[in-house]
Amino acid sequence: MKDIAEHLGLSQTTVSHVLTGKHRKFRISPATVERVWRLAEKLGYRANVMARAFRERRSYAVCLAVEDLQNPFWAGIAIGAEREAEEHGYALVVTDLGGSAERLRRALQLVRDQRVDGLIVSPVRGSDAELAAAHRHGLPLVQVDRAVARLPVACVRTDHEAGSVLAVRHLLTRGRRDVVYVGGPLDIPNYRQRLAGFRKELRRHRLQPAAELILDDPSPAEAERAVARVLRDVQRPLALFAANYALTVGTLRAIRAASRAVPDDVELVGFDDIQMADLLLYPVTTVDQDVSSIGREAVRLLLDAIRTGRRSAQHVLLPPRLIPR
Amino acid sequence: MKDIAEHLGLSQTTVSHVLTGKHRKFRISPATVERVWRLAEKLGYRANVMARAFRERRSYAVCLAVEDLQNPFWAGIAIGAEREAEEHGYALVVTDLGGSAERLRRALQLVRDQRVDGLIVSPVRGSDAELAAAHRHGLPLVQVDRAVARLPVACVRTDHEAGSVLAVRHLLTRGRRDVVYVGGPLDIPNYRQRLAGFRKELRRHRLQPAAELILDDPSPAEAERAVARVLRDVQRPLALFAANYALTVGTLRAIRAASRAVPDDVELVGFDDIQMADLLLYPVTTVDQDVSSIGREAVRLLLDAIRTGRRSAQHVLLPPRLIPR
DNA sequence: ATGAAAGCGCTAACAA
DNA sequence: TTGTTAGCGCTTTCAT
Repeated sequence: MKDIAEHLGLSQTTVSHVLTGKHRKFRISPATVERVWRLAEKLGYRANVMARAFRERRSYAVCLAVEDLQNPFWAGIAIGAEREAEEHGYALVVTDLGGSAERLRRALQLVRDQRVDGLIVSPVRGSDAELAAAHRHGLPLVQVDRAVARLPVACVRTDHEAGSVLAVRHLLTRGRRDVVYVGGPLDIPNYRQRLAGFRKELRRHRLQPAAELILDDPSPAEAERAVARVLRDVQRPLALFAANYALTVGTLRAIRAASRAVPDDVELVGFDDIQMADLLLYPVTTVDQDVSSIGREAVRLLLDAIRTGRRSAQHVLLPPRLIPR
Repeated sequence: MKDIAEHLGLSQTTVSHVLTGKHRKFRISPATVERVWRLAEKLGYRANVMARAFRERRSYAVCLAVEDLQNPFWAGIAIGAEREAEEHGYALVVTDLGGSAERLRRALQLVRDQRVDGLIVSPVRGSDAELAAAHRHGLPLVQVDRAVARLPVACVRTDHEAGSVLAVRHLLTRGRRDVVYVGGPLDIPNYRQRLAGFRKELRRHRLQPAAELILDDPSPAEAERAVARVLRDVQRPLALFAANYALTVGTLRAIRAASRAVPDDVELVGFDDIQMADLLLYPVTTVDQDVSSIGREAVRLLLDAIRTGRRSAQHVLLPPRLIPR
């Protein structure tokens, strides 16, 4: 900027005004604007991001803290978020929480250190208080996939309830009447909503669930044990609805261990899509989430919050999609 | 720092010396050091990362540019890299290249804009010249998984050749004698090395390959077509070795389409591990890479290059591991 | 419509 | 062993 100013016999201030697009506000003459632009172009001027960040106290970076990057669901969100951030000139710092509140604390540290201007996060267990505190301190925050209860912070996620409805409707269409729900603990809103959709759609058809497996620990191992028990006790044909990826895996293992025939004897729908599903032992219909859009929309909301200073508590629900198999 | 200095009747410089750990170098008295530390602690002093970055012309962030974040291989590398970076006080900016040289150019822009101090990258096709140029300009660079030929830049990857040897040896142990190689184009060193290991181990046993499928486009679809042809032409029992994840998927599809019996009739080993492999239609033995270590080691090398200014061209080869199934 | 000047928080060359 | 001073590149307030 100094160079350009000297070459043009202008002040650095004026150059700054032009180069940051504030020439309207400062009523810089079109001729000057043009001259500055030309020379900047010719000299290959690039703003020093660090200097600007330092001065403005903004880093032009945001952080995405996901639960588990190895899960294609989260990886997809990261990809969408990165694309969107890049298009707005923001860098995306990705953090893998691995379910640990301690690692979330570190992510919040990033913000306090001004390394990032805002945070997109999927609340892990035991992080509610911290997130609430961060929000009170004015940190621009957007939640994805999950939302902390009674926290007025924006959230972008799939319409879980609608997903369950899709799943159940699919099973009913195939003539199933005995449907089992396999889900996680109800203190997690996600699972509450998925269960609600499940119940709602069954009730609409005046049916009772064959069973509702509410697992404290929504891991493949737990799902396998619980489903195995049901398959042992109930010998008539069954339909199963597993409320997420891990539970679907466990359910599949239980089905295999019980040597039940799919889809004639038991049939399965799982939340979250599965890569190479066609190569699986059994056909699994899935409720696919639009992961990329979740990421993009979260970034959009966050940047909006950063720029306007407004703290929207809007919840954006994206529709799921059934992939029958 | 100013506050601390005033409270203690010291100069800001001295405080800086202490707080940045340079008190030995400047022979600050232990008493002073102690006083500064105490007060900093009490005041909850945290260095302004932006100010430091601005002044030192370093961002204390590095960028990891991966081929495809949805692939568990790359996601695993990202996780390892992030952990290691964090432990050194560095932030990790993750970029998904999606195989596009254009997006790599953007990543290089990040460096030129000083938003990151260095780059870990898996070279995509058509990016060789750009990476070479970046390296000439002195950009701290580390390659992962792949290396640009004749570019004196460090690289961290699995010992592909050793992986192939493991795979072939496994198949031979199972009594197979007719082994087919399914791999990608030989202008990519990865595939050259995997093929080399394959040939080497066969030769050691004085065997000829049953076939070598060298695909220009290493996609599942191409692999499926090529393998289908072989399965049609060769009716005797076969062993297949697929040189990466995508090729393994295609090969599996071909096997299914041909209705060959696994493992009695045909048997498969694939490079790169597969999640939920136990739930696949067929058992697939895999050559697993230590992805997390690749990420960690890459960051270590990069930070070393950044700190020392040395540009090592060291290639770190990590041993693969066979997961028999 | 343009410019002067101050200052963001920190580091480092140099002085004492 | 500690302090003085300058300056990194930019934005912004206030003059003109």
